[in-house]
Amino acid sequence: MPHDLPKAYDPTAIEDHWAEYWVREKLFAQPTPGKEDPLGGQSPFTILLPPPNVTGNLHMGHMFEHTESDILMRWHRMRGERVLWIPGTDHAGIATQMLVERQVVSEGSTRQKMGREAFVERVWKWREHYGGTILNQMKRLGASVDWNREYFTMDERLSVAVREAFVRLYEQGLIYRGAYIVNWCPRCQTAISDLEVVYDEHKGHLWEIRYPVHDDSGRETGEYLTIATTRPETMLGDVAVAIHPQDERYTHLHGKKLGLPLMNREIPIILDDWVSREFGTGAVKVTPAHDPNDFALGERHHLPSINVMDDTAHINENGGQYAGLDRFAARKEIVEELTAQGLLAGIKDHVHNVGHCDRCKTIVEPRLSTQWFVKIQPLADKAIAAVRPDAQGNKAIRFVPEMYEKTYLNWMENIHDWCISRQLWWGHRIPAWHCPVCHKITVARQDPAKCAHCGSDQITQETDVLDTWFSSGLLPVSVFGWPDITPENRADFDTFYPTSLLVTGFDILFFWVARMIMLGCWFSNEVKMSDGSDRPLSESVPFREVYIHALVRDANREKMSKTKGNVIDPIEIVKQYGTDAVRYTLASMASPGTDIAFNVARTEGYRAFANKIWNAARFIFMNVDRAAEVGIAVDPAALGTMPIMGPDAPLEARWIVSEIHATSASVNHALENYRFDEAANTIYQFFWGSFCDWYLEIVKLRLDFSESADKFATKAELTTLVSVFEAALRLLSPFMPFLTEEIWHAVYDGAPPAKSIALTRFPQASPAGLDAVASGEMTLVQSLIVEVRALRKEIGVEEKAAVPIEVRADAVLRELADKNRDIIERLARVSRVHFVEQISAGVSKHHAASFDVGVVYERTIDVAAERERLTRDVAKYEKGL
RNA sequence: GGGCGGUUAGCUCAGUUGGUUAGAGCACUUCCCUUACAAGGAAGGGGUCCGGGGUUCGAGUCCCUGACCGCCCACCA
Repeated sequence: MPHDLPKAYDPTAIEDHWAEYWVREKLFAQPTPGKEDPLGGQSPFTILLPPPNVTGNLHMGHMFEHTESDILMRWHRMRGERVLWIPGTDHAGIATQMLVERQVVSEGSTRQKMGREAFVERVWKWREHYGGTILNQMKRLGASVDWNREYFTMDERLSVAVREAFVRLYEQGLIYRGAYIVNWCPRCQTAISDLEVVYDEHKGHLWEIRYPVHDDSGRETGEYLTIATTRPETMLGDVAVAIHPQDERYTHLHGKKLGLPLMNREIPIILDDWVSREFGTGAVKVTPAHDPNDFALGERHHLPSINVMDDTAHINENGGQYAGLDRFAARKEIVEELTAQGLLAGIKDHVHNVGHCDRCKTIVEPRLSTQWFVKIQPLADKAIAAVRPDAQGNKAIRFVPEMYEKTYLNWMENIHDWCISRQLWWGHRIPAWHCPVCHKITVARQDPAKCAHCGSDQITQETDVLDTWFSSGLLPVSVFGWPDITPENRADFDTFYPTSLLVTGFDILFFWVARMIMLGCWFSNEVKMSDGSDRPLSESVPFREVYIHALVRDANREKMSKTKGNVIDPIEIVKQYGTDAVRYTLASMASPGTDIAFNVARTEGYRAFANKIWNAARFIFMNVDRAAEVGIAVDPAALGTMPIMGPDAPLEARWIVSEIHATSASVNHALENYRFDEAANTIYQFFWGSFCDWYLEIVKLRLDFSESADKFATKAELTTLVSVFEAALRLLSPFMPFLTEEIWHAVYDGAPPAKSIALTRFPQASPAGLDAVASGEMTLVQSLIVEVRALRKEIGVEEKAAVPIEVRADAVLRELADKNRDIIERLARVSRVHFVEQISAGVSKHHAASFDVGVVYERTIDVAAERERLTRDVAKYEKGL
């Protein structure tokens, strides 16, 4: 028998096979629409996979995200849409450079020794060898992406887009270069953006330092002004001390100067409203080169900036005797020296937030440095308009859950210019050239030979590269060919842009989602519509919806982290329970607004569910084979749609068909609202609770293959059985693609109507399929059976014994019960159903809403056995106390 | 400092626009290896829906308020 399944469900045996099959057969490839487009007219459903870092390994968060996306992709595909899911990897500037640099160091070299070119070459080699890990893991997990369109953010094609975007923004006056305070990571030795700084509460100190007051001729008056600081080492770069103009304590110091201890420099006292009179001593040292607030203060008061640290946060030549010391060593020495000179007024404990590098956790040093910035306001304005409801209440981009809309808008409305330069080697090099002659900058699409301003051929290219998010922010336009949108070459862009949906995590809402909206709206807006008209904002957005998923935590709701050692490797769990069971776990726990506490107990449960389905299949196939032996076969034409029953069909058939219609209606509805949990739970309930527990048990009565049986009726019931099951497989397929693929092929006994269940149609409910009468009747029959079963337990009827029951009911229910007598007898183990006006005296009975039922049973008590059982119970309870 | 989310069974979570007796999975108890499945079947036990007030015929659900937990943004030296 070709569709004979092995006795036990073994996920590993089937999953590898189908994963490989799907990729090999290119089942999910979505080619660029041609002139003769076979899918013309089908609405597109497009998702851009958030590209994982090329250095990455698949973790639970990825698997969760991919599960949700894949369910949606498979569902839309099965609804007959033109679906496209594009995979790729991100070059991940800092992360990748760090990783390869560590390797180089372990080999006794350094990136500096190698030189830029050789090092970058080395990174490319690394990427060739190891860069595919995470995508291979995705393949194994069955993600239905189009592998033909796989990209890497540093591919030639995408690099062209990055360069074009930079040049255009520069030409539009939206990129500038200048010296500002930026967050500097001394370990990565690069600037990082505000977003890449994570703040941690830190128990530190507030050092109070006395600055001597000078008279007009520069001599100490003997008075001191005490300032408070958390970073004493920055005093080396102090250029002033600020006080509040209305601070009466210091009125007499207005216009005076102070001596800067340790540096023999005189600095002014300045007045500024920004100073808080309540904090510290009410006097604040001003170090424009090392603090953003001080920098602003310096600008306002036209003060110089003295940068006292180098790229590694060691004190530089501006730090006098402390030059060469690490910032924290310098802090220690400076505090000691101040103490020795009697200038330390006090040390107070102080809890404050300290910024760390998101990548390497090193304490960030705010530091004056020359960087490239995007003037962000014009882009942000568009990005706000794209999300905020217009006068009609329409939004070009919709957030799900909706609350993120507020978070997004709040951030976008308070945005600062974006520092896009990084002092790294791995990344898109900024297309700007410096001229040593006229000191002007040449920015160009093609590498220039000469300075555009003075013609000098001495120009050198900027060494900085771009923030990784600059290139990933362009992906929605660049993957579809931008900027090369020509009449002959715009089918992808016209068909797939804007994409339909973005599925991603909250953690990259600002990093990536916001940047895509800004850059996507900005650049696509310049691309005319295919009919030549101007592109409205609603067609400029990179995606129409953003679905923000939850975070996956461990079973104790702790964040998974390597240091805690509580990381659950999805690949390991998959090996143990199968991809389908893990996917189902994630889907069923994906409730909006709450993080997922991943618990393998749930996965065990869903492996059991998969096993249940497997065994239902075995049962069905067994009966199909038995039927074949007596010449009964199910017409394959009855499969692949949704069955509809006539009024004369048996109750259980009408009921189960109605159930699957109701289930598919509810699953479709749930998926439309991204309620993966509802969808998964509904299917689970249908399959286990209705189909297996009730329908399969009843159908055993009908599958009579004996000579005397009504072959027509048997065939009808078998057809219902197989067609409902086949529809259930399709319903389940987006959630458990492997198991359903395997069984679906078996249903068709090696001659399936398509290459994959993924290419069939998703079950859709129709009004004709819903049978309220059958539902109501079945509910009554079920409750009668449940009451009898409960009664049997109560009065201690042996499991195997069939007993007579008495039923008191109205005429309608009596007729129903009579008609379905065989069901009641089998499922409740009843030997005879007596309809009575009143349950006989002495018979144990239950009252239900519409009937009374009694079980007729003379209980013979085995005194010895009963005593033993009760003694056991007593002993157990006593032990429990 | 500003904002957001959460608090329902032992655990993890559902609970649509307010409407009968608040649900599921896991765990637990009892019985059953009934020829699809013991990764199973059947029947059970278990809840002051965080506290307090209010609206209502009716509140887990709406309003106010408090507590606790979590997250994000800002970053006064």
